Parts: sequence; structure tokens; C-alpha cells
Amino acid sequence: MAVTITDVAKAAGVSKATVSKFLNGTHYVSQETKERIAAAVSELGYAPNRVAQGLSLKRSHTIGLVVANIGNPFYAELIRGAEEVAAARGYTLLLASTDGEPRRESTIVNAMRQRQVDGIAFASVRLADREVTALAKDGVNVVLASRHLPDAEVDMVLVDSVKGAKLAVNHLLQHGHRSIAYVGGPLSIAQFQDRLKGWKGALAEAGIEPPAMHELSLDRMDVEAGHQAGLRLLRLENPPTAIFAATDNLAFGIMQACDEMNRTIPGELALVGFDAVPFGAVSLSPLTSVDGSGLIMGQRALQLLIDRIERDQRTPAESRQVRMVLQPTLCIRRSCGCRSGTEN
Amino acid sequence: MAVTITDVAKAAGVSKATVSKFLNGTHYVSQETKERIAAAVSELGYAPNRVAQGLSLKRSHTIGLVVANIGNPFYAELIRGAEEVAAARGYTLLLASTDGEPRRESTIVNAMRQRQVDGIAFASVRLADREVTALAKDGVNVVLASRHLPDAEVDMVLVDSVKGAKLAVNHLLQHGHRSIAYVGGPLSIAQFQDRLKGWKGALAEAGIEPPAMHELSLDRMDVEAGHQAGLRLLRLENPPTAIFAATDNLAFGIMQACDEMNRTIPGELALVGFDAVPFGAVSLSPLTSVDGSGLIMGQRALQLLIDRIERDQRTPAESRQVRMVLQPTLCIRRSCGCRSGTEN
DNA sequence: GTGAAAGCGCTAACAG
DNA sequence: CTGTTAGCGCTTTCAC
Repeated sequence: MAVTITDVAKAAGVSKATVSKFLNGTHYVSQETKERIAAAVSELGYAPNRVAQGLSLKRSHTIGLVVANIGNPFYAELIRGAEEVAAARGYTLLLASTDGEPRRESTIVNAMRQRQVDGIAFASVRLADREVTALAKDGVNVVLASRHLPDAEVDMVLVDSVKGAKLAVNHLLQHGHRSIAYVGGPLSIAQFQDRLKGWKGALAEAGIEPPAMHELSLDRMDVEAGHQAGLRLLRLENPPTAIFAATDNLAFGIMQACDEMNRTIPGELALVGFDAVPFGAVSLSPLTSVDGSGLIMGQRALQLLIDRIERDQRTPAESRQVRMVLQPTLCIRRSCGCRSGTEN
Repeated sequence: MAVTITDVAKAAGVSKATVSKFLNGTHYVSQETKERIAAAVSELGYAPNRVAQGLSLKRSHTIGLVVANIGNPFYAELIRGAEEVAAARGYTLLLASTDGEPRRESTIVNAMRQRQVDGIAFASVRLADREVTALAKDGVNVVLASRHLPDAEVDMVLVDSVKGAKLAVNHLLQHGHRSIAYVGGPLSIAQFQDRLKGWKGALAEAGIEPPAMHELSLDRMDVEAGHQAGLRLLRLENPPTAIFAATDNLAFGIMQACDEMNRTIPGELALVGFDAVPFGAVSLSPLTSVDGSGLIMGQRALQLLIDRIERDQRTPAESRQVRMVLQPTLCIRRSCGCRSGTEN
């Protein structure tokens, strides 16, 4: 079939070992044989079989990336960032999506381990902190991207959710709103606890105590969930004048609800999201959003992971895990009530 | 490290060969040893090393998926569909994006072949028909998803672009528009040739000959490209009253342009896209679009590919390539001028 | 029915 | 500097 190292060795009149040494620059090889091998390689169009290499090296140059749902633009951005640095550093991505199901998650992890990935980046984890820690202790290089597992002893890169939420709510406060609702995802996810906390905190600082009906923690985070939540809120006797959505996807659903009920944004309802996915710029009402920079998280996460992988190659030392937290910024468009709508 | 087949063999007091036979059901094994092995397996938590397996079987249970840009929601949908069936059938996806650069594309193909993928699904090809055919002849299982290479001898699944474009334009015609512009991607991509042809054809059938300035084939297909094209069209002395965008992403850019120039959609400009990405439902003006069903293409493409992979296992016969073409439908929302805006 | 041995393609000591 | 040998974990003849 494909040309193997043996073919090259034969063609160059040397042993496989020498070819390998030359290819990997792991030992000195005489100038002359170097040339002969190089010639043979290009003549035959040889490319090493990564699988065989992996078997012997226990290194696959492959990284597993697990996300909740590829259809969510936030994850799309994150994947984009991850793919970018993976490619740049010679790795390729094994992609899998969990649809938020914990069960699929462990299946995926197993599949990936069987394939000897060099590491796994989780952009979605429902696993418990301890399970993730166990994975790491078991020799799997792990990084968490945009998921906060407070007690997991692994690298993670995340955005300061509390601060981000406050940014959003304070902005709304400045617009004069006093009745600001919260719509977020499952509280089992630390991110959402934080965003909820940020919302509550900012309101408290303004001396506002929101009614219970204005706090919605949904168990899904897709557009439809946001849609339903929006309807619910708008149909309240005293509907909020503004909403902070803990996720752009949720915000899009809320827009849909407004549209359906003929409420204008930001006129009759101001809205701020979280994530600043590119699409927000062309959404029903250009969405003001906390920039959670999925792209950057994807990039950073993979850098961290690859660094760790390659470091471990040299010294299998237990290095301290790093926790990188990005500072959120507000990406102001129109849904909050700001005039300009400066794009992006 | 991890537990290997040798460990299991030892624990069960049999040889590796027997364990393998049992695991793969490839030979009869006595009931008794079966049980002993099964016990050992679950006791030790053994899972076969796919890499080793791959080396010996020349089968990786991995499929390469190459897309142009993960950020484009159309590809996101396609990936989603692909991932779904891959997972269901026990394969995992190696994802790579080309950013539309032909060079990256061959790099990627090489990387994937080195990793012994069982097949490659292209959702983006800039490779020439003959190169793709060569790949296939060289033993790589290939499928084209949503990309039409008329002369490539490989499986492909695509949507009827000519018909889709006509659907769009005819709808606009029915709304009374006579001045309908076209905005599409590079003509080097067969899809766009077809969509252009459909546009022209539908107009011709209505006895309309569009001015040259109303036909724009851009060399990129991102939102920004659409934005620029939109501005150009709107600033014309005699701007069109409607636009058919060959891609939703382009349509979103056009919306942005309208927004900027204070033109209402569909009031002052009607718009129909192509792809019907989910996001269109919550875009600036809910987008009427030809349903190109990226999700389904992703699914079908992977089914085709996996079928071929598994068929080839049995009979390495040269089976005829299949060309699956999906029928487009019109997903009517509001940007075309229809009242209702029936969602989805 | 079960095991011994060879091989998939590559790397890694260890000798020369 | 280069070749020999063994081995990564699994499958697969081919005997027993």
C-alpha cells in the first residue's frame, strides 16, 4: 500500500533505524547518508504513519475536544479557536458533542482514551469535579474551556462570569431600568451560578430586590428555551423592563418572544446577553452582550493543553495547574437601548 | 499503564489470541472460557487500544471531516449532522477547517491520511475534480457533502442548486419584483455557478434581463463580504428592489447593509437566502431562505461514507459511486415580504 | 477450542 | 555514525 519506512531504508540502502534517526533528528547521521535518505523520501513521497508512530511513542498528536452542541454559535467560535492553534502546532482535533448528556460524555471520554489522544479539552463537562481530577491523575492531560469546576485539579481557562454579569446589569441600570430579569442555564453549571450571582449582586448594590418570578434558571440553553422563558416573562402581570440573558442563545430566544408579542427591543424591553457571538450583530435587534470571547478561550485552552502535553514529554513532573481567567468586556450594540449600535 | 489484552489473557488464564477471538466473535470459544474472559475484562476494566488495533487492522474507526469555516452556521449544521451519525455508528470525527485555502486543504488531507482515517468527507473542496478522483483511486474513501465536482468519481450528496435558486427567484417574482439582484460566492465553486444559473433562468423565463451590475459573484462568502455587496447594490443609481443571496451568510451581511442605510426589509428591499440556517429565524429580519438542509447533508454524507467503508471491508470491489441530490424547499419567513412569517 | 508466532510501521536501546 | 534487536497492543494464520 502506502510507502513505509522500510521502503525508504531499502531505497537509500540503509537501515530503518537510520532513517528514523534522520527523520527525527534524534542522532547524528553523516551528511552523505542524510542526502541519500532525503532523496529516497521525496522520491517515494514517504510520509510517516502516525498510527504506528503513536503505538510506539504513545503519542498521537491528536486532541479530543468535547462540546455540548456544535449548533450553538458559542461553541462554534470556541472550536474555531481551538482548531486554529491545534493546526498551527501540528495537532489535529477529535471532535465530539455531548448534547449535554452526562452519559454520552463518559462514552466519549472512553472512546477518546482508546484512541490515545494526547489530551482532552472539555468545553462542556457534566462530570463531577472529582471525576475530572481522577482523569488527570490517571495520566490524561485535561483542560477545561469556559467551564468552571472549582475543585477539579486541572488547567482551566474561563471568563469572569460574576464580573461579566455585573457589567451587563450595571449597564442596564444606567439606562434607568429598575426591573431587570435574569434568564440563565442550569444551576448545576458553575458559570450560571456565577452569572446569577453577578446579576443579584449588581441589583443588590443598587438597592434592588428582584421578585422571584424575575429569576429564571432553565435546564436547557438553546434558543427555544430562551423563547419560552421570554414568553413567560413578558406575560407576567408586571413584566420586567429589561432582561439579562446569561447566554446569547437564550437572548435570541427572548428576541423571538418579543417579536411574537410585538414588543420592540429596546423600546419596550431592553436586553443584554453574554458571549458576544458574532451573530449577535445581525440578530433581530443587534445584541448588546458581555464578550465572553469563545474564540480566545478555544485558543488559550489548546495552548495550555499542548504546552502541558509537550512539557510532560520532557519531565513527567506534576506541574501545578493553571487557572486562566479572562476579563469580560461589554460589546455594546443596540438591544440595550444605546443609540449608536457601534458594530462589534 | 493502561490495561492491555495481555493482562486480560493472564487474568483469565488463556492466550491473547483467545481473548481477541472472543472479543471480536471471530472464532468459537467455549462457553466456560468465554465467561472467564468476560469476567477478567470487566474486572480489569479493559478497553482495546484502538491505535494498536488500527495498526494491525488498517482501520481506525475515524473519519476526517473538512469544512471551510466552522464559524459559518451552515457548516456548523453540517458538522452536527455528521457527528451524529458518526457517533451512532461507532466512528469519531477528525475535524479540520481550510479557511477556503487550497493549500491548507492538501496539508489537511495528508495529515488525515497519515492518521489512517477510514475515509474523508469534504464539505469544502478546492481540489480539482481529478485530484479528488485520484484520492479515491488511491484507496481513500471519499464523499463530497454539499460540494459538486461534476467530474469527480466519488460519492456525493448535494442539494439541487439550480432548482433552489429558481424557487427563490420565482417567489420574489410572485411578490411582484422585477428588479432582483444576485449575490453569490466564487464561480469556481460549482454550487454558485448553479445558483447563478437558476437566478438567470428564472428571470429569463419571466422575460427579464437583469443589468450586469445586479449580478455579484464575490470571492468570499462571509458576512462581511455580503455587507460590502449590499452596500454596493443599495448605492446603485437604480438599486434592485429585491436580492437573492446564494448563501444565508451573505444575506446576513446584506441585512447589515440595509440596517446601516436605513432601508427596511422587506419594505424597501426584499431578500431571500439559501441554506435556511436555524439562525435565520432570529436574524435582523427573519430570513426567507431556500432550505439547503446542511444537517441532512451532513448525515447522509456520513452514511454514504461509512457504508462504503464497511462494504469495502467485505468486498474491495469497485462499486459505482452514488450521487444523492436533495430537493430544496422554500422556508418562508418575513424578509421576502410574506406577511405571516411562519416560523421555520 | 486454543495457543504460538509472525507482522502491522515505527522508535529505542545497545552494540559495533 | 549505523545496524540489530526488541517491543508498542492487537489480529491472524496455522498448527495442535
